[in-house]
Amino acid sequence: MRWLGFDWGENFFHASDYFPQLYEFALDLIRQGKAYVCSLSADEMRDYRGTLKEPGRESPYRDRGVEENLDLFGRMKAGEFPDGAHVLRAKIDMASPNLNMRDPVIYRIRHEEHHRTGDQWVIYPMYDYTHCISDALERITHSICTLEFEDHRPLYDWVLDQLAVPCHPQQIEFARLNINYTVLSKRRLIELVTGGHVSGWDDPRMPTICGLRRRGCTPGSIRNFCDKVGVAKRDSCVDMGLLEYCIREDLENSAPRAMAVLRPLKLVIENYPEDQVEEIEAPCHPNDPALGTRRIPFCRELYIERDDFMEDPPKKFFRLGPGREVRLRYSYIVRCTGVVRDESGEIVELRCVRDPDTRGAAPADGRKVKGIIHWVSARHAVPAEVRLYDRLFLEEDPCADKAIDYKSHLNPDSLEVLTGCLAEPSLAGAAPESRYQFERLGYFCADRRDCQPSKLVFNRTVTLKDTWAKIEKKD
RNA sequence: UGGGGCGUCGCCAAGUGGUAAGGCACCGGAUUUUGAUUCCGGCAUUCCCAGGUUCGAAUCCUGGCGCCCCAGCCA
Repeated sequence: MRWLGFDWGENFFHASDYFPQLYEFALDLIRQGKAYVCSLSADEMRDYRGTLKEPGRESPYRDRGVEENLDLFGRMKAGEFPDGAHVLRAKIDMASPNLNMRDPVIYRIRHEEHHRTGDQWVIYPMYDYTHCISDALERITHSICTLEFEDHRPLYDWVLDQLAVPCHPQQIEFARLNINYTVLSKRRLIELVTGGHVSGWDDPRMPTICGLRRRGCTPGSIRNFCDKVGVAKRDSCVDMGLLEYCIREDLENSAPRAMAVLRPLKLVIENYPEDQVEEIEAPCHPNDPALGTRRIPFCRELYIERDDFMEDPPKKFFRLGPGREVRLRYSYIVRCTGVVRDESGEIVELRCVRDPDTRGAAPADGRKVKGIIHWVSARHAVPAEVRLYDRLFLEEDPCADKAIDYKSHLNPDSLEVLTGCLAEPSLAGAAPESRYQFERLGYFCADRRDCQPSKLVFNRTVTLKDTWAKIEKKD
């Protein structure tokens, strides 16, 4: 949460901070005759609770006297009873149409170690009882929660109305955030983790804060996303595209540019001297000089993206093809003069010639070269592993059909690991969590766990908007 | 009528009696050494439906319809 940009200062509290007061308030409820120890088993209690349409029945223990209740509750606290033997219940109304008001349990016995209070307690208060009192003790004015607690509000208010608390906060419920092509409930996320469907809570495909962080999202992009989504009371599902837009929006301005080739194809410039190397100074950002420049070595043998060459390109494709011209970003215009194939016929190398007068300049004869592609120097590039992430689920709403396990909609291709990638040498010392735009490809983040100087590992946070892919799909 | 909520563009979402904001997506077009960015322009005569009240209704009333939540000693 701090990483996200929030800080409570001295106001970071836990419900367990209030265990002593909560106990005292329970005693108070008992003395007022508004709480009693019930010794029904869980099954019996369910039976007594009634149904959605029929009222419940009162527990046979409902009329225990104050002294007996005090004694029993004290002994519950002292650890005299096993788990489940007794509970403390609020005495409200077993006929209430709101099931939460049918004498809800407020304390139960749990002989379990607590992560903050250790073995100090063997009875623990229930959420409905704890939350409202905690809010009041903290002088909360508005207690925001999700829609499923609307039915609990009468209980929230009831508890506070019975007790001498410093104030009565107002609970207001709002819809939870849903995003398509993923799941956000804790229960499902934990299932993905324990079931080994992802590598952990911070797997870059997880919609958790630590997952988004490792993926490369900035705190600002997440905050901006939340602002754009808004808060309302109706069940909704936000398009993942909006999150992606927010990430791009932030990174567009802040991420330095670099060139990296994910699927390398060798390109040899026949009319470029074997031993020559040019250091090209390139801006780290096209529109913001403040990000500075870096030097990129250029020589006779380069690698370009396999996708940037097509042997038989369609009319609208303006990258490289036999006889075609293309601009090497920040550098020369080259023309493809031939291809070299291996025994199986696969193209393993392109032969090109450069136009020597076009480095950083338009062709003197005024001809237009629309295609611009990225590249790295074969001699200077540094190897890298790049992890390509895609949506976690194939279905927009993986949980739509209750009869089908949402996990069966998991996208088998949500992670693609590319090991033979090549990056420009300025990336050699990339620090973990540093973010870049690999030009024409997308935004990438050095993995905070696995990226090391000796082994670069980048996560693709999000691709660039790809108009070409859209055109291609249409045709 | 068991109770509690919600229905405004493909997705979010303002609007709470004065004549439908905004964002994403989408579709044009301009600029561009990233098919990126940026920039201009388009995109709900209509607010779940049907009646009613009103000079005037997404907003008020009545009746429907649809969707979500609740029977943990979970949160």
